[in-house]
Amino acid sequence: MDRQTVTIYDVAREAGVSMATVSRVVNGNPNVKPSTRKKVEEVIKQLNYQPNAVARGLASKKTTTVGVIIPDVTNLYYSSLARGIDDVASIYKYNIILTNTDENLEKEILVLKDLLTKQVDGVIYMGHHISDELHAQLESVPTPLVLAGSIDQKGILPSVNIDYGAAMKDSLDILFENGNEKIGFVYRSVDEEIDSQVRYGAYKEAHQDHGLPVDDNLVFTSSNSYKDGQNIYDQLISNGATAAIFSDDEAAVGFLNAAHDNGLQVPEKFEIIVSNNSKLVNMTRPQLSTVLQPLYDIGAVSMRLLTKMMNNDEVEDKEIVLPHTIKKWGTTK
Amino acid sequence: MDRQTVTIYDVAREAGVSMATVSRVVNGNPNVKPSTRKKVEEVIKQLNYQPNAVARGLASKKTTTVGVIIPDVTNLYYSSLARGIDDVASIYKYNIILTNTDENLEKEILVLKDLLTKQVDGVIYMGHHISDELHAQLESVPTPLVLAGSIDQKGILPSVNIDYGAAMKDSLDILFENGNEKIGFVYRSVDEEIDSQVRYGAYKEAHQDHGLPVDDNLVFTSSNSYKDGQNIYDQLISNGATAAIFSDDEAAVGFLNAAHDNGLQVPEKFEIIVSNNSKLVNMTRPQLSTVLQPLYDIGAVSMRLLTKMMNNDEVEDKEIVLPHTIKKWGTTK
DNA sequence: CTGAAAGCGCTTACAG
DNA sequence: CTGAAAGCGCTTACAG
Repeated sequence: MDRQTVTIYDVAREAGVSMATVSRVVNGNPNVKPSTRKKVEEVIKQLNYQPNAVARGLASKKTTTVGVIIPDVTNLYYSSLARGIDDVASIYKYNIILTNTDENLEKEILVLKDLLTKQVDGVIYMGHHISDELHAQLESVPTPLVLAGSIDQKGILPSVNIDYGAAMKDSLDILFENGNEKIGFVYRSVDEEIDSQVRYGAYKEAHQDHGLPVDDNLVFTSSNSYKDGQNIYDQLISNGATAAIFSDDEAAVGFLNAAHDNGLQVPEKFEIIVSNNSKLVNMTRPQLSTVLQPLYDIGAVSMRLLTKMMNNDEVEDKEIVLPHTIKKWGTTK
Repeated sequence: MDRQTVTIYDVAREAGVSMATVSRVVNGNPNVKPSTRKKVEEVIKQLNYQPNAVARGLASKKTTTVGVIIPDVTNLYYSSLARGIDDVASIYKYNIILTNTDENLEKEILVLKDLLTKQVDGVIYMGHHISDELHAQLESVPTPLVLAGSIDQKGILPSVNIDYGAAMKDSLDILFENGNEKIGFVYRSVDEEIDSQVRYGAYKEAHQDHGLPVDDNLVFTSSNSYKDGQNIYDQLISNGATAAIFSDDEAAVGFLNAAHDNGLQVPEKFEIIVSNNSKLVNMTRPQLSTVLQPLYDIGAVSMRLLTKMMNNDEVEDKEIVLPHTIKKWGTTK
């Protein structure tokens, strides 16, 4: 049960040098005579010495660990980001402490405190509702912090996203071009700024630009599950929609299946574009036309940004916008 | 940038007690006079003192952090386990360091070493191929370790699973009862012991029990993606199968959609049962009949087991088998 | 290029 | 119930 049998002290003694010297070779400090470096390295190998990261953390004030706050790992959108984050973290020798919050404010605040207590070198936050209280907490974090796939309406916190508004307009352009005039917009929650502010804002603007009225009977504000997608089917259809944009893939799948059950042909009689390309979009029949969000990259770039900040490197732009495209699969004409 | 302004020393001075006493109240040690406890607590609040977990870790040799090795967070099966793990960890005040390995042996070994270096109090391993080399590494881990949703053929390592063999037999029983005699078995990889040993073994046994021959033309050994599921469609059908059991949900969805594209009616002409109930099973039309695996619970129970082991509690059974059922959705008669 | 010493912020016997 | 002191295993100036 002795977790840490051999310490730096053992290596020093065995190699006939001081702990400082051992520390230097372990940390790749160049100021070590090649022959003594060699000797120390041999002893390290021989004793199978593994530096204790906790002791290093205490002494150096760097833990090479970053905290990652995620609503739910089980959500494909977020787990795709998380994968990008972990892969880049791994490249830069960081580990990730991942914690699920379900976007519950109390939990988020608790987790944040907890992570700081553990002396993480940085934190990545994911979540689509940043209340003023949460924003204040996020701002007061003493370590570098970046938002991944999450926007800061106040434009203060570093973040990595796509241009959700532009993506909305691109999607609408396709649907308008195909002759649709009554286009639904089905989003997750009024609490999610990306939906209720950015996308909905772009939705309205695009309608104005095309000289079309905005019909709020076609806008659904709390559909974030398969079941919700099924449930809104009747209303969307009876209100005359001939197309719809979904923020949530699962809701879109629910709607699509409801359409199938009701014998409504997609895309012939109804077109659909979803906003988050998760794996799901390719698993339906027809496959869902989608905004191609570089989810993995958003996570990866977020972590890369964070490493720069942790390293005190100059960072020109702290509000990174990655490119998107629209992929017309089978639910658009 | 001062991450740790106020220390236990500041609190001690301010409260007019020793560091030891502050430590006692922070750790809930009962041997503190109520009045001095109160005083210390006031100062803690006033100074907003947050104990440094790294220093605690070094001094106490407990980091309240566990390592979680996962093939891919993006995989619904594993992320469901991970969610259960994190929730229970959170209850017991542990954090989770999550690392993706893609089941790559080198990465797994590296990660394991890395986690131990960080002095995790325990580790949870997920992965479906435990080679002898990996097994040796896993066994030599000095902290408690449990396998979640992963089996140890050698029966040495603590683990939490369902009885995959029994689930296979239950699934086959349904298909046999419905009159099928040529039933395919589509699994992920020969490297995955759950598939190639346990499920395939049960598959053969069940056939023998029913006096039916095993036709290896109906067994596919490397289908773990949507595309794979589509690709095997022709062979499975031309070899006369009238039903199939899939280990991988995505592959099953691929097959199902291929069937749809080819006008083959499911379940009328072809029945399907999948082995892992991820969210996906409810998102297809028809919905996939499935073995109901308590994925969240497997993760949760694994973490609970681990807490007991880390706490040196008596653990009666270290090979936990959780119950499963079969849910007949729409792909069985 | 190398070592002695202090210090990181706690916990843990030990003594009283 | 409380404190003094040692120690956890490193890193970091500092001095040479």
